[in-house]
Amino acid sequence: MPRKRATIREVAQATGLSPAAVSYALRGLQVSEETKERVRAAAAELGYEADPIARALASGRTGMIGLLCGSLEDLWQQSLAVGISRGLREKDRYALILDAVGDPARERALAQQLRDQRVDGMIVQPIDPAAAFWPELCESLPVVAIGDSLAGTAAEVVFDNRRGVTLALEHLRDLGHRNIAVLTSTRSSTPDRPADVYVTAEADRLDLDIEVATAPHGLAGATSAARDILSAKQPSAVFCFADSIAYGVYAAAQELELSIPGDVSVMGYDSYPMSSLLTPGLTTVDWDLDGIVRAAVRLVAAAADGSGARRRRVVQAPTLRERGSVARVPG
Amino acid sequence: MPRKRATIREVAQATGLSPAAVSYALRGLQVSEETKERVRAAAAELGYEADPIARALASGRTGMIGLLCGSLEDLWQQSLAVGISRGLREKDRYALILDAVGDPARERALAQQLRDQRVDGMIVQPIDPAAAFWPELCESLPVVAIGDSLAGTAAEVVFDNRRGVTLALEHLRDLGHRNIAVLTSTRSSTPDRPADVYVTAEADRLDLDIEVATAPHGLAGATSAARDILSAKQPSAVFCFADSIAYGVYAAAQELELSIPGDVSVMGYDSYPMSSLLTPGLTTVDWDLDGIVRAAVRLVAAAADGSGARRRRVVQAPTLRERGSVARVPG
DNA sequence: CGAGAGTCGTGAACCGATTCAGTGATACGG
DNA sequence: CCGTATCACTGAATCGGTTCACGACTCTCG
Repeated sequence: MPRKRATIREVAQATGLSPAAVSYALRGLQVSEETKERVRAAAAELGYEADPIARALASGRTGMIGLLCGSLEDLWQQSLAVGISRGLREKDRYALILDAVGDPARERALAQQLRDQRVDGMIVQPIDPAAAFWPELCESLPVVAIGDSLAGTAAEVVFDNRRGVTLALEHLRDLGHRNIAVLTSTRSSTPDRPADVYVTAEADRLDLDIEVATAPHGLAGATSAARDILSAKQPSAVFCFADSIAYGVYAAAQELELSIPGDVSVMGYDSYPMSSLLTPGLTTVDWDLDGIVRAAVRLVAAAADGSGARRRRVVQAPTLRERGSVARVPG
Repeated sequence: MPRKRATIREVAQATGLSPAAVSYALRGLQVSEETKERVRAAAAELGYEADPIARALASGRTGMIGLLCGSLEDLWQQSLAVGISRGLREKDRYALILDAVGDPARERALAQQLRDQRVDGMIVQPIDPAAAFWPELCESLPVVAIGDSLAGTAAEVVFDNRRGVTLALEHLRDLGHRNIAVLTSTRSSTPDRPADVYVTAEADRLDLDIEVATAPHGLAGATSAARDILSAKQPSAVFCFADSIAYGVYAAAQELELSIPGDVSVMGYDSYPMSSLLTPGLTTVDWDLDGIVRAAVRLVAAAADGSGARRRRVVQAPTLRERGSVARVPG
């Protein structure tokens, strides 16, 4: 028999107090120390635990934070989701994870649904940061955006991509690379990552000779783009604007019997969990996942608790993760 | 201004009906077609949507399913979680994903918390399927176990590992391999996967010459174990009891300048999402992730809705996913 | 024609907390 | 010694639905 849970009234009965007093006592408000203690004892005795549903209805807060991901196909986003979920759990909150599977319309619908579910706040990796519904949504509950700035008034955790590009290119230059191929993904048209702009500007500054190409989506696409580049231009290094593209370069190199990093160096971007598993490990520009998680959790929790400024912006700095796919140019 | 949501009473007012009638109408119960239509119209007009919290309090069901994962470090479990989350969403339910990070004590605590959160049911990948709290938990709400049978009365989705091993070994034999090294993980002591037993039995039946070794946890461990085996015994194939172990074999092969599958064939187990990205792609024993997701979702939804037998068992059959790391023995 | 069955709807209790206004009682300042 | 804070606590309303018991009304059938 699923033994019924104790209610607050039973605890009140047991202590001879009113339900209101019990409610206050358990949350440490306006009651004498002695009474608090008595209530705690009785609650423990009866195994009483406030029903989150009833509490939510009465107080208006659910303790849940919505996590709206752009696409959980992406292993990086998966890691992030897992991390955030844990981080929230440590703050005694639950994450409600939703996946827009890359569809802006779905993103909109899910955002609505999260609001309807009465989450106390949400963390978003927006697909379409410029969408018209964001401002209104941000108005009605605390929102933290990761990666891109939202149209509305949201707190945000953004990446210093400018610095990331600099890091990668300087590293290549320092090792003697002058002739570098750059592979961007077709999808990198997000406003905050105008890859081409940063890259060409930085290349100019560093006096590098670069060639930018776009890789179609997916491994096959990346591989064929890489094949073209490697056989045609023979760059001494390839800078891939996503680790997933670098995987294609690995495949192409294998086909062409080029050794990494002997014949060609490969630099990735956005450390994917599997990049360390390749041979050789992929040297890449890494973001402090843990730091992002902490920042996002902190921002959303603060906003949901009503404390803290609702408008905040945290910029994440990249680090270079050297692993072995980039070597000094011979000679 | 966060415009207040419409309540059921307002809809009642607008239609001249009682709140009760509206409630029934919107759920398609005991009311005339005509009234239903009228209510629907009014609801749409006012943008009314029943508040899930209030509904949960009154009806006792939250629409949420708890998903308790053993460890979300594991990419396979991540994929599963993502899939289940989506599957539930399609059934108009939300997944509350929790991660026990490999700790049985935490698993216990989180299971409790999920129950307290009033989920309508839960899906579990148990770390400790024999733990004492399961029976009671299964008694108090519908539970679906994935991978291992629970101590309590739960529905379950289990894997036919016997068949998986057979598939792998027969494939190797068919391609002429006789001399096979088997690498199991230290952690494979789960009751439902007594790897060694199946493997040796099958090897006997197929008249294969196998050598079983254990790989320490992590890539480094797998790599060194693989190095030992490859250099010492020179097997024509290595059967790894987890794709992650196979990654170690790839690394070791590279070091030893052995080509896969030219010099040695590699067979994995449990298709990991990244295994198709390696070069060559890892041939492995694959479980129909989508099928598992569907089965789990179906079972838990049925149980939570009260329909369907609460006790059910679905056995998943493996398939061989040929990709390129296994070739015919030369000669 | 009247009893029994079936349809539509209503009123009110209820789910289990939170929260606000208010009530005694004690303490304090003048 | 009175007026006023302050403290500890209570009663009742409230959140926004669901559900039970029952009433009114229309059919149907013997």
